[in-house]
Amino acid sequence: MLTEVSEFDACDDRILAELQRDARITMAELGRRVHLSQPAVTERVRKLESSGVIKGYRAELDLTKLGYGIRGIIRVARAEYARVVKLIEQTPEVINAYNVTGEDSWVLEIAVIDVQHLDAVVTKFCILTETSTAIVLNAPRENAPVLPARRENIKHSIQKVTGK
Amino acid sequence: MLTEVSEFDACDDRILAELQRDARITMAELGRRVHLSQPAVTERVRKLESSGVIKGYRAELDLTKLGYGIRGIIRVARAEYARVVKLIEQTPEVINAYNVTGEDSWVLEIAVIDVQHLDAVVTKFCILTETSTAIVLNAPRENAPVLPARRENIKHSIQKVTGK
DNA sequence: CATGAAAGTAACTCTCG
DNA sequence: CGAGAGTTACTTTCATG
Repeated sequence: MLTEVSEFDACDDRILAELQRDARITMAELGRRVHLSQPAVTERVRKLESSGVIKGYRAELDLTKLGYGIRGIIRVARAEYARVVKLIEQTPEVINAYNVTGEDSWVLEIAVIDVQHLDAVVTKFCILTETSTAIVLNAPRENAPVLPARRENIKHSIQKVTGK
Repeated sequence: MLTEVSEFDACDDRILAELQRDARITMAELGRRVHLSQPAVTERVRKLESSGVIKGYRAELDLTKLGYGIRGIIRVARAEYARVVKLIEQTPEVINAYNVTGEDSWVLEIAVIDVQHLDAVVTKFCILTETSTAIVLNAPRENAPVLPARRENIKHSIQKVTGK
């Protein structure tokens, strides 16, 4: 079985939207919202789970209220891959770690208590290679819900002029 | 009432850990795991929700299986704040948007179908100001679970040498 | 559709100021 | 003794075959 890229109907879309909005909704309530019987919606959710489209359900916490006063983004220059991965594994302050193309081959999102704590985390990576740290001032969008990708949904508001 | 930064006991820690691992667990099962009765955990969870520590519960989806073949990070240079925010609002491909300190005043995480789609999204922001785009090759850590911050938990594995 | 499990509600207990 | 947190018992709602 390959990647199974498509075939989500409008009903799946609504199920996925609702579960991204509130993962603790009951199947009965979900059924009401998408106009399906409870067993029908349960079966659809089960398939979305077992196909891996739904990876899981997670409580989303408020980092500030947990005592993390600062969120930061650290860009880390190329370094020995395994060493970076190992350092990330040893650093629970790293919430997201992306290995990316370009000069800064890593982008890390971190949550720390204060500047002193930020310093300690940044220093761990500085020792490996060059880093560049930015502090998050605010986040107008966070973990935005997504729908199945469909080319026809892409707004071609931009008309690219392919030169000459 | 101020931010209520602390006072989470070991029981809250476990509740938060379990709900980050599986938000659809039943209160009865959660109670078993933390050795409390079902009404007792339900009440604790209710308090964590109403205090805002738990912001919500979300299904986590597999972007690749939804048809988003590429994830990217766009750094956007300073531009008129309101215009950037507006453009973000009009761009559903932006999953996370951070306004940060430093020269690149925005860091955007996006999910797109393919290179053509990436081009379309990047172009929207290029028109405003300078941008720099990287493609995510892999992510060794994603939305890592967190615990309430406690200074005593910070591993001072790094002994900073304060110069001279 | 029936059966068992879970959620919600209420009355009671225990402990700690 | 009063406030807060937990438990048990009971009813309603939900999940599953």
